[in-house]
Amino acid sequence: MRNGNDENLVGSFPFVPRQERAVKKKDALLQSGRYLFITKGYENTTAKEIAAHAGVATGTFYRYFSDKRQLFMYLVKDKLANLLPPEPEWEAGDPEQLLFSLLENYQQRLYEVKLDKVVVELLPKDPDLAETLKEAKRNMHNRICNGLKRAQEKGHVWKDLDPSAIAWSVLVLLENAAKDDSGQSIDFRQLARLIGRMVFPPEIIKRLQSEQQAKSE
Amino acid sequence: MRNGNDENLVGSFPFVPRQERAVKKKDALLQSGRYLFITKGYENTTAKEIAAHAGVATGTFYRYFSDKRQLFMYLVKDKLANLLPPEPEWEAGDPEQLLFSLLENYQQRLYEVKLDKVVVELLPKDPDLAETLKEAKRNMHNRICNGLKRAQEKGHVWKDLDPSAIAWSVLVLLENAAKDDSGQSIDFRQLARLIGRMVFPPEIIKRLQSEQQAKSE
Amino acid sequence: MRNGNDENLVGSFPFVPRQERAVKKKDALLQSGRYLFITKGYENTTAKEIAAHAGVATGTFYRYFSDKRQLFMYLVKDKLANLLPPEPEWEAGDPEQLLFSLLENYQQRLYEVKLDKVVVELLPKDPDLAETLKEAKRNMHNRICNGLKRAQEKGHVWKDLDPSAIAWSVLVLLENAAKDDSGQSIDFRQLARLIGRMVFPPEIIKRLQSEQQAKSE
Amino acid sequence: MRNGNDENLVGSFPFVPRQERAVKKKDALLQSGRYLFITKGYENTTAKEIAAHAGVATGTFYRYFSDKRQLFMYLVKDKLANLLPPEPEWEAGDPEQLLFSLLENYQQRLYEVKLDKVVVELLPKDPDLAETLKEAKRNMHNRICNGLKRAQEKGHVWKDLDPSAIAWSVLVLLENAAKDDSGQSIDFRQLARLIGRMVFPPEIIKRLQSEQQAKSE
DNA sequence: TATGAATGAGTCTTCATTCAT
DNA sequence: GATGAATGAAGACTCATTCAT
Repeated sequence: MRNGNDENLVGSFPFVPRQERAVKKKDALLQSGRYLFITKGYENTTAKEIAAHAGVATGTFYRYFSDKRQLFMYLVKDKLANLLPPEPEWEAGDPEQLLFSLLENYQQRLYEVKLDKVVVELLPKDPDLAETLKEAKRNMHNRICNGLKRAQEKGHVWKDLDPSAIAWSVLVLLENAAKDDSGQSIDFRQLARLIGRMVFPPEIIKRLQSEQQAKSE
Repeated sequence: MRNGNDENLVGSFPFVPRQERAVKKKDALLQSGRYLFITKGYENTTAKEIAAHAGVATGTFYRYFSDKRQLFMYLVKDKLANLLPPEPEWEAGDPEQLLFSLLENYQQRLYEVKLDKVVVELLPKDPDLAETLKEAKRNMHNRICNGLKRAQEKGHVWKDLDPSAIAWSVLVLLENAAKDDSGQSIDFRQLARLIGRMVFPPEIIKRLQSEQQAKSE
Repeated sequence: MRNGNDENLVGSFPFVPRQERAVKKKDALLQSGRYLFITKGYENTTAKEIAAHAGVATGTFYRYFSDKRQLFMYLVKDKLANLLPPEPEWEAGDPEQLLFSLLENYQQRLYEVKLDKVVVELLPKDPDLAETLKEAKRNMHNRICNGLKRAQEKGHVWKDLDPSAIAWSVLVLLENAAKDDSGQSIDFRQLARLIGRMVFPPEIIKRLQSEQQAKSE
Repeated sequence: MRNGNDENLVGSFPFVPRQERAVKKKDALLQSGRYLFITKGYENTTAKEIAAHAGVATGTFYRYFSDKRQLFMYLVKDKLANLLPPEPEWEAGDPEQLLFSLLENYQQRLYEVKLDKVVVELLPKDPDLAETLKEAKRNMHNRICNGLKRAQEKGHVWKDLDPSAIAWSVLVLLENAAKDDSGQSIDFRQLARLIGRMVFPPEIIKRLQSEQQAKSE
């Protein structure tokens, strides 16, 4: 639509449509906010700084965002998928192998987001953010849980363990593994194996591994 | 003079040192700080508020603490032992039973502390606190790790799992279980069983359980 | 746009830059600071007061000055030349006449500055300011000293007096004369004569005076 | 009196009479105040510090002095005589010699007092102190002035100089010489000679000097 | 008298937000 | 829409002075 109208203008200014510039500014602000939040923490970053870093005036910040918090929410919601651990596919092959690549993959995604620490800074103060995240985690949990239930029905998962409890544990381990906050970095290969023991009885693991072997040959 | 009088008093209270009132005030401030930090978050609580809540003047706050952070550090260091998950005893009986009571116990302790959220709020901004906690976690990790190594040498723990990785996982699960931030509360009995699978091969669990049975008969 | 309009205006004011208002505000703050420092003393004047007196908000003060001290330094450095006594020209005519007009002139300058008392209040606490002033006085002393040396070489100044000591005395007298802190105002004409005796032997004074007389006829 | 009574007391406590202890405390406070004012400046010294340095409680400070200012006033009034330059005796011998020893003597006294800088810090803020000092200086000025008048009547002082102006100059030079704030220390011998030229015609100086010579032989 | 803990008014400073241009 | 100067509420912290013991 916009384009349609614009094309009719002869001799119009070198064209950068208004909205487009606006989008660019908003983006610049988001990027700057993200960078500064990650670098200096949420509270230590002022709206003025974000504006300056984005190359716009302080007042412009408030044209695009009602306040600092809103900008941050944009960031979080944008990256929410990346902040959450993905759902493992349990029976598509060697579970240890699958979990390992999933862990690596997730760490990479978290590395790209880097907002997790900032999120944690805000969580206790921002019930809204807390709710958003809780909701997302609930979804994630349900998906993992359902996958586990299906596997359990086929007798592939420990019979006496509650899929919900397993799902919770898997989520927690994935999250924390990727955050790597302890200093001593976690061996993902080991962790994958460990999660395997938690989910599958030994004989199932062996079977899935040999099936995988067969497939790949 | 005072001593002279006091000596005449039979059954008088143990001499109330001048400091006692001071200690009470310091305690009141700590309690108020704790309450407000938990209720409103760290940043949202001012020194003035803490003082008011403790029923003293602003200046009094600064007689006892150099600033808000110091008060908080007092709280944390005081409760540090309670903030950290305890070391499980792996082979003193049925591991599922042991882990279960450990989890319950730990949750109780965390419940009494309640500072975990506030700690998390400060962690990204306070390298000092971060270091203190990291240190404490390292200790905890080592202790668990050593226990696991001993058990592994006796062939009681999965041979192909790294004790360090197991210890890390156990710590993470304990921590998160007690925090119960997901909304859907975790079934500790299930979690205990789950950790058991992570640590011991099935036959060991059975053996430990039957030994326990024998003992208790 | 603005430029376009402005170009059409004949005899319009030189372009009023955005900064101009800012400069005015800074000036207003400086003036208010000056007034309040002089009136109430440095320590008794708060940044808030200065801002209020200048008709701006407290925060505005801190936009222009990092703190009270910086504002004061601006004032001092601005007026430093006026705070210091000028160099007398010894032999351009009747020395008593020359010194007299120099004294009057200097008093006028000090009267315009009025910061001397405030400077004195800060001197013991501000090594920086002390150094700045000492430096300036050293320069002044050297200049007077050199003038005296030249005159001494021509035999116009007491042979047995050290030019440095004379210069120091002259400086001290000039400074204090202008400050007029004693209540009983100093007769500049007398003081000029007095300094003359300090510098020149009687016969030189007479000679310079008669030369001056000759010139002016 | 006090002693008389006390001697009658048999078995009295090792005697330190109340008032005497009080006097000691007051003295200790004065000494500490003096030390701290000189060391750290007036504003930078708190009542609490003075009390602590004197080894008494904060409250005790306020028993003896209504506030910091009063303590300072005690100090100043106590040392006022030392703070002011003494009156020169003009005709008791070689004036240059007399002035020289007077200068040395005065510097020694100022050195013992050391309060001059602190006085200056307070002067602009304390009209009372300012008045006290002005008064003292007026007295001093008058005494010097009278001495000069007598000498002038005998024809020993420049006829065309106002004794008041001379007295003022002498005072100023004496004061500033002793303060020695310039860094380059003043040669007192030179200064004495210089003041001599200011007061006496050359032939009088010669005469006074030769009389002195005669006397001392 | 002596104590020193307690007070709270007052200062400095920051920063989210508004608004005239 | 864009600017960035201006605002002023609010927080951290100090210290002269009081007062219960």
